Amino acid sequence: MLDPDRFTSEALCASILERHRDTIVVKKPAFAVRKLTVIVDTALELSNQKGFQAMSLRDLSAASGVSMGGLYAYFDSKTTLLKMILTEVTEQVRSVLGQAPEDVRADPARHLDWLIETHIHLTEAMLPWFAFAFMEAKNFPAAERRMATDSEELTETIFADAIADGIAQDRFSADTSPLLAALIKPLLQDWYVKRSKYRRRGVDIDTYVRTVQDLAHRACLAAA
Amino acid sequence: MLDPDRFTSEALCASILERHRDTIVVKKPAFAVRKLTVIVDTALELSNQKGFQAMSLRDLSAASGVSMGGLYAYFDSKTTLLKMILTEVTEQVRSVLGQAPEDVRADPARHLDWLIETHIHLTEAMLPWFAFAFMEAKNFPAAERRMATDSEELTETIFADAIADGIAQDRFSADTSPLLAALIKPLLQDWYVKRSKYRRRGVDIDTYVRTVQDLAHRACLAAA
DNA sequence: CCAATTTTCGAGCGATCGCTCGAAAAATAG
DNA sequence: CTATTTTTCGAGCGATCGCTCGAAAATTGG
Repeated sequence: MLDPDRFTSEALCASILERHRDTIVVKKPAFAVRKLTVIVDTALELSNQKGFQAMSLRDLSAASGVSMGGLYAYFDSKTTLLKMILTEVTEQVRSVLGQAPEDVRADPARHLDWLIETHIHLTEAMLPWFAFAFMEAKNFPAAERRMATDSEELTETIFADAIADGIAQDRFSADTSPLLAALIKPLLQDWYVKRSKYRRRGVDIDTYVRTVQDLAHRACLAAA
Repeated sequence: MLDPDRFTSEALCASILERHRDTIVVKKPAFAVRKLTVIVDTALELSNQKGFQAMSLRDLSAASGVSMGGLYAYFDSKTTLLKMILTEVTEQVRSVLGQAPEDVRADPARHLDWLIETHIHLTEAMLPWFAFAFMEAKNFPAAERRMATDSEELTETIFADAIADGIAQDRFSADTSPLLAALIKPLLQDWYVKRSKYRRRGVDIDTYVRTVQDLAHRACLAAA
């Protein structure tokens, strides 16, 4: 379904390193990727425990084994670290959800199913990243917050287009609620926001995917 | 539908005052309610702008017109202020959602509709409170955090019971997804979490209520 | 092997945080 | 009006925050 190697911490941090090559002062990629991975992994772990603001850089330094000065070889401010992680998440969403195969895209019902399944599996593969982005998006400075809401609207637009396509092809009911695309979003988010609840109840990912797909399909049927 | 007078800041703060009478040092209720209302209203406004942690007590003091020392006549720590607001929200949810009229409760479909409609209207009446609770629940101390998750599970249980009742009465399909109650929750939350988005798009509350009700009903139908 | 470069380090700086407390101001009682 | 209680005040305390910077350690090139 999704290539696991593409979503390891190392792979994602390599992408971050490339994007922020100008602000990261460590020259050698071998050093940089390894250490950045430790920093980001630790930052995600601590932030998901008690929040990004409550995580001091001394906490991060102690837990990651990287000195205070060492941290600042990879970002010039705590906000930049926040931006690095958020940008990586939004870029992965944009990249992955836009890659629907041609034959899937041709069938609106399959396309909708594919979007739901892919989105949930993506958030599963990058669980700490998405949990972080969701929890901390509200506390972003204005500039970063706009980036986050734009990303959310893009995702919703992808779903809305697929639904509109189905209506145009007479595969979905013409009076399908225009709110449907907006309402699918929180259903997808619940999988990673309340991950521990679903784990505790023994709900597996395939069951969750099929349930959301079923809900979406029923919403596209003609009114009873 | 819901009595507006019951959810004014004054009424809610009077409830808070009663619950925390032992930690609030101001004796006269007339003084206390008026000033507590100013403090809480301001705290909600500032917190919903930039987060509870980012709101310093000096910010709160300046914006509310209450001095630093004056604030501590109403709470003994910043965490207590957090707890006051969150407790009030969860208590209102518990109180309101349990008050379904007998005739409504007798009909599973009507009961489900009533729960959805009432929950959304409650969050609308207490919008800043719910937005705050949603954003800041993660900052709960461990003991009160359990109370918050218990409250969430109680809400879900109320929905699950109504659905189970409908299945038992053969009004809902026997193979209705057991995840339905869990999935209705994020749909209700989206109304106040993304309130500005729906306001911008001109989605009114009645349309939103009917859309969620329709989604829920379709999910309870027999499989296609 | 040494010299040059790169990476790592952590004590210390100024700012701001939650919070306190003795005094001033206001309200109340006699 | 005076005496007493109640409420309000804000400068100041210790702690902790994000962040810096000169030196030590590690790596690399010749």
